[in-house]
Amino acid sequence: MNILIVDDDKLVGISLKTIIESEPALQVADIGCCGEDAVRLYSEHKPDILLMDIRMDGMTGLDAGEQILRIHPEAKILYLTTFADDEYIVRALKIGAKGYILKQDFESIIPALKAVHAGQSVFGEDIVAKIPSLLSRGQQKNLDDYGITGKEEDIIRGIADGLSNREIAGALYLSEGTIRNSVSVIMDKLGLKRRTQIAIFWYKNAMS
Amino acid sequence: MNILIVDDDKLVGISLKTIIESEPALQVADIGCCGEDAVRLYSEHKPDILLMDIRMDGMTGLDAGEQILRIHPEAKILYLTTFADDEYIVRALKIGAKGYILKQDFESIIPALKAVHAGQSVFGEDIVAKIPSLLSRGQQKNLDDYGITGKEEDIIRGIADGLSNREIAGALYLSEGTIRNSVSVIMDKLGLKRRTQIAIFWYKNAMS
DNA sequence: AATCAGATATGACAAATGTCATATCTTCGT
DNA sequence: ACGAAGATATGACATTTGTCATATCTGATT
Repeated sequence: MNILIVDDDKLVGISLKTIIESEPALQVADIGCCGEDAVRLYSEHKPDILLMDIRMDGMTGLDAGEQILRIHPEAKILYLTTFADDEYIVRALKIGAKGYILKQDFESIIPALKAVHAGQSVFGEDIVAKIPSLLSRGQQKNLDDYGITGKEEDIIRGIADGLSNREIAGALYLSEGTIRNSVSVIMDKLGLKRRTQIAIFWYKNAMS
Repeated sequence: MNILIVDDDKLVGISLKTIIESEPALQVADIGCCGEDAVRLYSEHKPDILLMDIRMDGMTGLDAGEQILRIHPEAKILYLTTFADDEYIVRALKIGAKGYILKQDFESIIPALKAVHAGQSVFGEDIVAKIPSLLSRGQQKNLDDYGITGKEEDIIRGIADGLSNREIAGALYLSEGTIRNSVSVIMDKLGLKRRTQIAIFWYKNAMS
């Protein structure tokens, strides 16, 4: 299995090479040290996996990754980072990275490479721990449990889209008064006092 | 490294054992076939990793996992499943599972086990692909970019908590009129028309 | 046919929200 | 000390939102 390493810090690059090549099945194709290197060397070597730092001067690992994945959508990119950073994680996931691990966890680099090669995605503990809190906005509750009807759910969606009663009425071909009444009923059923709380309820609990 | 296998289908359990024990470093401590088995056998063997099916008659793998993690928070649970299912993924992430892979990918089971043992979390491709869309309710935007002041952010939080202007005023020791004015300014800065949209903006974009 | 439940609508009202001009007061820089 | 800038407040007003009693219409039940 061929690995391409890209890291700002050449010493880190060499250390990684040593670690990786301690495993006979793995070879390091090349070592780059900036985003531009990553793009160029990836096309040149077509490695099985690109092991790349996120933070680099000039083109960041994410920008380089995005560019590489545009050209080679099958590329397997595993990001290395010195600390867990939410913003990066989300962007890394979005561009389609295969993983995100901390450099400190050097003993987990080889298993991570193998898992990625086998088609899995790998993430360090700290990183995964952050995802649920972003996802979970509370247990997914079912509006039906509160006796919310279909029409009422439409209205809730309207409120959660930030519409006024008049706008919701227009969208659903009902009168504004009907919406007003219905909003009262909805708040009653959900135990809320203000329309804003309906939107909040939606984003925290339902939102399907 | 000791593995505990739990799967509804005994044949699958035995096949997994065969695959796993083809690797000398790995041994299977035991094989269970239901959620109750999982809980009991986990306490009995304290395996390094619990490899468990999600769908099982009676207690599901998720319920069992939740219970095990309550008693043994350090437990490493790797879920096996026959298909990728959003609901399960989210719940699995929430309870703190270390991974979620498809049974079909049997050649990736061993690397996955090793990566989990090394402290990483492992997810099959299909699964990871779904996370960004769940996460990405818009890029995390910075309120400062809109010229929102600290006090204004407090008010935004109040609105996002569903408070009325009067309640926010009370909480911040300001007059209700001041809050009203401030809300106008906030909507102006964020390009919004209604307070509900402020709450929505908060939940979609900021919420730190 | 008589009745009932539902969805929709209206009007009257109360309360909350949003807009705007303007006023105080403090603080900061010169 | 002077004036500018910022934060807070007020009052007047328009609009939106929420509450409630009541009305109308439809379709289903008996």
